[in-house]
Amino acid sequence: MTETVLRERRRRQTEREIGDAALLLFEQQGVDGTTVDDIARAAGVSARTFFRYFPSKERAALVPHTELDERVEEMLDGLVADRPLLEQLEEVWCEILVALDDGRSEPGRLLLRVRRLMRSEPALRLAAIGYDEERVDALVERLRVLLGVDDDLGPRLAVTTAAVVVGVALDRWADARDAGRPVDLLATYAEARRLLRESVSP
Amino acid sequence: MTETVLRERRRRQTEREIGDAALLLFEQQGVDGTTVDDIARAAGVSARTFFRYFPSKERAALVPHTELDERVEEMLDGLVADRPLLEQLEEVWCEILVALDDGRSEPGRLLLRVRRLMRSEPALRLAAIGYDEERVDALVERLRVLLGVDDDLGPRLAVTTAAVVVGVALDRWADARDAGRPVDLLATYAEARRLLRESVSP
DNA sequence: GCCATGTTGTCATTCACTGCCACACTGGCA
DNA sequence: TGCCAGTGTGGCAGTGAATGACAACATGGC
Repeated sequence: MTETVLRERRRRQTEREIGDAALLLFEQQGVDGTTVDDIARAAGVSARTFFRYFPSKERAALVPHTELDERVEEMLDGLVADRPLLEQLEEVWCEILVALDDGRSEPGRLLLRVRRLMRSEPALRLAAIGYDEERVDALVERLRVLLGVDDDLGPRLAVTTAAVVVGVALDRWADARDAGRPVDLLATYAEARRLLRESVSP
Repeated sequence: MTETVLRERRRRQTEREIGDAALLLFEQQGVDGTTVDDIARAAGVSARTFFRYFPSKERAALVPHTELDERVEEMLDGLVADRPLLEQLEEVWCEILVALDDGRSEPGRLLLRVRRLMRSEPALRLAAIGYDEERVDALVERLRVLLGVDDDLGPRLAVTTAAVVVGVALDRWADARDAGRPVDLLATYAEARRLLRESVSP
């Protein structure tokens, strides 16, 4: 039993090493210019092992991205049925974004590198969207049960809308950094939420 | 000059034939169970030619989907700066959805088949999202210019939000059909818009 | 008939991804 | 101590997506 914990830790370690190697190589040579063999070699594993950790080379660089989603899922237990869903989801995201400390914390730095890369690498962006897409259904289902409704249209709209707003804010955050006029992540997210309200009920 | 028109027509014809073949084969054998060679053979062209028409096998089945986006882009000229963007985009989409006639018109039937397939084929869904993603930037830029603003945060939120709401409605439409209790597409879209308003300003 | 242009097929190549098998490690148990 | 599961890893072969290069072909204009 302590054994499985040890195994898990080892696995996480290897995952991190492969992920780091992938991110670095993508930054240096681009996604298309990097083969799975390159990544595997840099991480000290075989290509075969690489695919035991990640289903595609793009996914390897998305570890910082997937960790955000995992944190969202953990925090979902705190949600209640008698308050607007979107509002609560936004609070969850706020809390997560705060932990990034505008790119100064380690997770923040890593996420910034990934989002920056996503700007110029459509394959990476698509892989990220694909990952999110996979999670949405499970998320929506949980919220549907929480609300005790048959129809998941409401939860689905809340989840996807929340995701869109966060995504837009993160994009702008990375964009502004690259353009040399950095903006604050939380302020950008607040601005995006304000604009959403304004768009929907002008 | 009449020549280029002829060529264009021929090209469209081939595109349609490949697209039809792809859609049919995907329905019959699944996306993973269908190779590019299968599609090309069914359409009477070589695999090399296939890739001169579509960048991936998934894209071939998305012709009905891409035609919607093209129609959106055509109708963008009608937009004005002094009315809420999201509202105008929703009107554009309404007009397009009307033309589908709840799946009774030819484009409607085709789109229904694609959306149905997208439910069970993640690769297809991802390809569709990827296509949309490619168009968003150009769309956002046009709207930014139209509004005469520097910042594209507003237009981007409007475009992506509008897309999310349409996407959710189309999903539910195809879902309900498959489940044997069909719903009206326009009514579903209206319901989705209502729920968005409710979510955002409860 | 001839040329310019665009279209197509064939071939070769790279590379992502998967299944299969053998080998190594580790921790329990006689 | 030696056997024996369970698990992780690498090597290997195979499939199939995607691309570049080149030659053959069709077609409309001269």
